[in-house]
Amino acid sequence: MDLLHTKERIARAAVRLFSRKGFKGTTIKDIAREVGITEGAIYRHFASKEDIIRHLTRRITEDLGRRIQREVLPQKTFRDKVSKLVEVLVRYAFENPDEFRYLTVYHILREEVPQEDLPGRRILEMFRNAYARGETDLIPEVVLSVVIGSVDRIFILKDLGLATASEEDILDQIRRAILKAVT
Amino acid sequence: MDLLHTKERIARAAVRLFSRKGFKGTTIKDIAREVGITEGAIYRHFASKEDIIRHLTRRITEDLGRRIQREVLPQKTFRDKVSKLVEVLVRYAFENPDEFRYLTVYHILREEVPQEDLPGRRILEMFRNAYARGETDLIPEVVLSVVIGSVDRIFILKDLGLATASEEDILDQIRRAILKAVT
Amino acid sequence: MDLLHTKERIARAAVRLFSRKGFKGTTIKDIAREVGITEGAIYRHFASKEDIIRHLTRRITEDLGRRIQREVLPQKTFRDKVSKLVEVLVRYAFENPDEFRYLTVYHILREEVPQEDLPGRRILEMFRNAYARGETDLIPEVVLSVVIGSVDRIFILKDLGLATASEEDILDQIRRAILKAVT
Amino acid sequence: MDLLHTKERIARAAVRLFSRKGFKGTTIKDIAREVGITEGAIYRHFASKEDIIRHLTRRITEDLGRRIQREVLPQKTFRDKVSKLVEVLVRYAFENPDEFRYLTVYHILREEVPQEDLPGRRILEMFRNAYARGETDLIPEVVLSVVIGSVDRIFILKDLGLATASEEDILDQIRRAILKAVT
DNA sequence: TATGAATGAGCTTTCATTCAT
DNA sequence: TATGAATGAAAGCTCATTCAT
Repeated sequence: MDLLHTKERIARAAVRLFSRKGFKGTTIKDIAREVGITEGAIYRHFASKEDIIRHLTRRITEDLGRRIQREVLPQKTFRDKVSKLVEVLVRYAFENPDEFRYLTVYHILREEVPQEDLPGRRILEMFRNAYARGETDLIPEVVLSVVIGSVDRIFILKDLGLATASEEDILDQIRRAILKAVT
Repeated sequence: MDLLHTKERIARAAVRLFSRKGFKGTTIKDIAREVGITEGAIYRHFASKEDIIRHLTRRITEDLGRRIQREVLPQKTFRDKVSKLVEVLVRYAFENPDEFRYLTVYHILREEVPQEDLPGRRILEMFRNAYARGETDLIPEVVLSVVIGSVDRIFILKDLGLATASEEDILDQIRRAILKAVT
Repeated sequence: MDLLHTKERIARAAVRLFSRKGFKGTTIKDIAREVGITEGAIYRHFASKEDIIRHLTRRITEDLGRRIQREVLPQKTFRDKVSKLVEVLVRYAFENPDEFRYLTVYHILREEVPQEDLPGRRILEMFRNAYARGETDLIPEVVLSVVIGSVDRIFILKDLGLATASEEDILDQIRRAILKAVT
Repeated sequence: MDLLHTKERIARAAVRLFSRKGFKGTTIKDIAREVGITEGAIYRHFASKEDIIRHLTRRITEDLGRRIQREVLPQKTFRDKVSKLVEVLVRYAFENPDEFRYLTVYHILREEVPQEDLPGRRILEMFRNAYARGETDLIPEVVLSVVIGSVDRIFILKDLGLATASEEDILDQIRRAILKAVT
């Protein structure tokens, strides 16, 4: 853990805390305590609390966006796109629970922080094209909602300890359900 | 508006603000300003900020829970239960956007406020019974996730101005998609 | 002292402190302690530390400016104008030492605080007209410097305890010297 | 500029900043940035911020004091003394604007920094002797105020861009005016 | 000599809460 | 019931100073 640069350790503590307690609900002292430094030290790496959240949002958005661009967009059929998207999202959520939770919070508590472009818009674009080309008769917003919403919720249930199935089973079942829904 | 009791006006302002800015992100002054009274006056009606959120959570939970109990649970088949649940949720979300948004925030930002019993648990129970009785081969958590998650997301998209379809069309499409997914 | 509104008491404490220790050298705690309230209470009357200084500057500037406009500008001859100006300044300085000292600090520590229009500019205008009309052969900037500078310094010496003469004697002598200088 | 020792470059940056923003209004970081080094490096040359200001005050005071001792005190008549003093002060102010401005700030913001002996006291002594010997009938404090105050103010006006006359003209006029005032 | 990270005290400001009126 | 002033704790942030490198 000490091998990481302090800046990176601050960023990781911040995602974890912001995603659980919100931006306002997390104090600089919380972050500092988690990293094991004093509050003042944070300001050597980030200009302000807002600066931290801007940094995180950009990073997470770019990371997830890149995965989607690389793995999902190149898929040929609508069905394959949806299938891959579910897979990418579920894998991302299980590998980066804090980041995934962060994205959800960020979506909803909009007035707390400056809004930037989120991956959702790019995915929506993809579904709009599929709809236009007649590959599906569900309006794009509904496809997006079913896919992201389902993954989001199952993740929250897992997070809350209410879902006990394995990651494998969850991916299998949720993908199957979603594919039936949208095709 | 002035016909309402001050306590009710405070409660309404509070849901709207808590659901958009979070518990910590909303100040007593924010609420007072929205209601058109001073900060001190709030304490005539609620003992503390926590008291407001407790009151809201109980109220919203009970209201939505009652609707589910009355309209969803009596349904005979699994398919009818799901269909009715989607309908109840979509209608509730469009009629009470602040309350619905509040529930979502409340679910995720868990460490901000004391957790109470949410309607999700009762619904989960219902799906567990259906699963046990062999009415569906999807595990209950996945059914719950697809239903609630999809409705949740389409509502957020509406809220963000990203979904432009009418309430009617949205209900139709989302219900159709969800039914295909879970049956 | 308790008859005054808190806002006025804050303002008075602030001039005294700012004029002696500078803007940055004075803390909100200093002011609060002097007034006998807590730091938070200050913010019910002023939005920020900057707001206090803006308020003070406007007030002092307007007060002194008004006196000059009423008593100095109407004087007929150049000599009478200078004589009256010295009198007004000396009287103001002895009656409002904190405010007078504040003006001096404010003039010099320019980058600490937002600049507004100070009385000096109006007086300079007056001397420019006198110079144009041939009432004096000293350039206006020099006249202004001799008048204000001399009064300023004698005040500082008094303040430091280095000048022991009475207010009467000081006014007499300084006015006599200045009149000889500029006419 | 790089030929100078770092210590000297720190000192010069410090006078400039202290004289414009005050002692508290200037940070070690400000000084370091101006010199082009890091904050820590300053502590190789000065023990503390207070040490810098002590060093500056002593240096400036001694420099100006030496000039006065060499050029002003040896003058025979009271008139020659005043004349030379004006000349020395004006020349010093134009050659060392930061140092001159520093002296003014230092005089007024007394509680910020430890007081040391300033040149003013020595000059005051000189005028006291002249007064005792009957060379002038103006009390020494007034003479000192007219001389120093006038020079001070014309310098501030120049500094603020409000006086546009040349250094030559300013010296001529201010000396003429002051001599008329005190003799 | 110089850097850059860190500390710790103190600053300005916010905010839930109380209370006299 | 409501106001508005005040409290006191805690927040975000700054800054002089130290120290390992």
